[in-house]
Amino acid sequence: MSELALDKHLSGLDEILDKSARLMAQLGYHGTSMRDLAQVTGRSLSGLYHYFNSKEELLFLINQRGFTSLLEMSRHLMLQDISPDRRLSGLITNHVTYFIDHLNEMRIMTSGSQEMNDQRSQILWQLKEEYARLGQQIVGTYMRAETGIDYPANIISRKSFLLYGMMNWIFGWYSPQSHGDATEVAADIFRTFTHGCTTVN
Amino acid sequence: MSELALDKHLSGLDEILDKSARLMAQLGYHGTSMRDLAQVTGRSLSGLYHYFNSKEELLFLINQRGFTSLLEMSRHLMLQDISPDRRLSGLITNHVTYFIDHLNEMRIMTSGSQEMNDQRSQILWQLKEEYARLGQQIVGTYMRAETGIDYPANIISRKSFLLYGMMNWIFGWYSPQSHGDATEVAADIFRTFTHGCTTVN
DNA sequence: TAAATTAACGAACGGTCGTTCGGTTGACTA
DNA sequence: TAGTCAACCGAACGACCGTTCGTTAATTTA
Repeated sequence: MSELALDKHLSGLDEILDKSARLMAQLGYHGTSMRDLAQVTGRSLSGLYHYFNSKEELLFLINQRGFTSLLEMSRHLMLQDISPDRRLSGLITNHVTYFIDHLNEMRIMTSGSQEMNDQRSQILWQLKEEYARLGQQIVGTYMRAETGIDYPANIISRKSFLLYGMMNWIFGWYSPQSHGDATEVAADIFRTFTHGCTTVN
Repeated sequence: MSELALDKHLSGLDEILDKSARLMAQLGYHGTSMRDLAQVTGRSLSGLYHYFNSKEELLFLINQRGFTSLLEMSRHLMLQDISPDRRLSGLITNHVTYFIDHLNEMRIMTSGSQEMNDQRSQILWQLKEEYARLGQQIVGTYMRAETGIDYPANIISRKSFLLYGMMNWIFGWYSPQSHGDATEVAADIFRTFTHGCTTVN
């Protein structure tokens, strides 16, 4: 009866999105059939269509839920009155922690939105765009604070993508046994991004 | 009649692998049908099966060809008698240049090998493993040369994955107009990885 | 208690999937 | 000149795809 639990005792749409994301992360969107999803969610094939109108909409909902969560964390971070380097550190910690806690959804979210109709992919594009914009703002402010230089937008943009690359590649290699928890990974990414790989500890 | 040309005048299997990779990079493996591949390669559906025995084998061949090329570049790099930082710089330049010149194949290669049978995925796993091993060796040697410290394997491993993350995320954002050519991107990744984001020029 | 809404189901639809089969070219070889 | 073989094709196979339909319990609302 608890509202939050460590083990997922979700119900309804949230449970379906979670279990669908887990399977789609393994098999891919096209590789996962509605019959597969019916099985892992413990429902009938036709029963799934009570929660969404099409398989494509299910994919959209998974993406929308994830990007909205990420964006809210960044918006909250921008409201805090902290130094540029603590803001950058917060961005990285937020992103990496969310990433490791939601590896399945993130694998889907980072694989593009080619399969969606124009309206839906535009909504996702706006979410991603604002999330990226906030990230570039944080990176640019940090670089300006460290060096006193106002770098052109394309330089800041490229640096930001390198940072997102380090973070988004996590699903390709991360294992908690050998690489530590989210906090440790986030700290390593922060150190590497700000001062290079030889600043280990 | 030239053996190498800027425009692709390939024939046979190489041409099929190239055009298939291009389409699969857009639509995904499961999202691309054999009929789609027949159309873009200018062949009949059944005619494709002259070159491979199954759609899965086609995916394997695309992956094998790419990873073998990457691995050969790294092996060649290890034979050269150069300093650790020039070796690291060479690794990054090789990888980034190959990545940008083969964006389609790389998109497929970085999306895993879940759809392949055990034997094939094991062959690819060995190729990836050796490529990653050489990368970690180069990174570890560089860090040791810079700091005089022998870092534990899991630290080096994690740092290497951050580097590969910066490089492999390229397909998510790269556009030659605003981000420069492969050489410029490689130089930025090298600077960022070795000395941090504030070392821009 | 009656009505309305939610959540679920089995069965079936037309279409597309990967693959196979039997055959036909045309260039090279013995 | 007969034989071989790589290259290629149209047609069809059974399986699976996403989706829809009509229906039925269970729960909530009036």
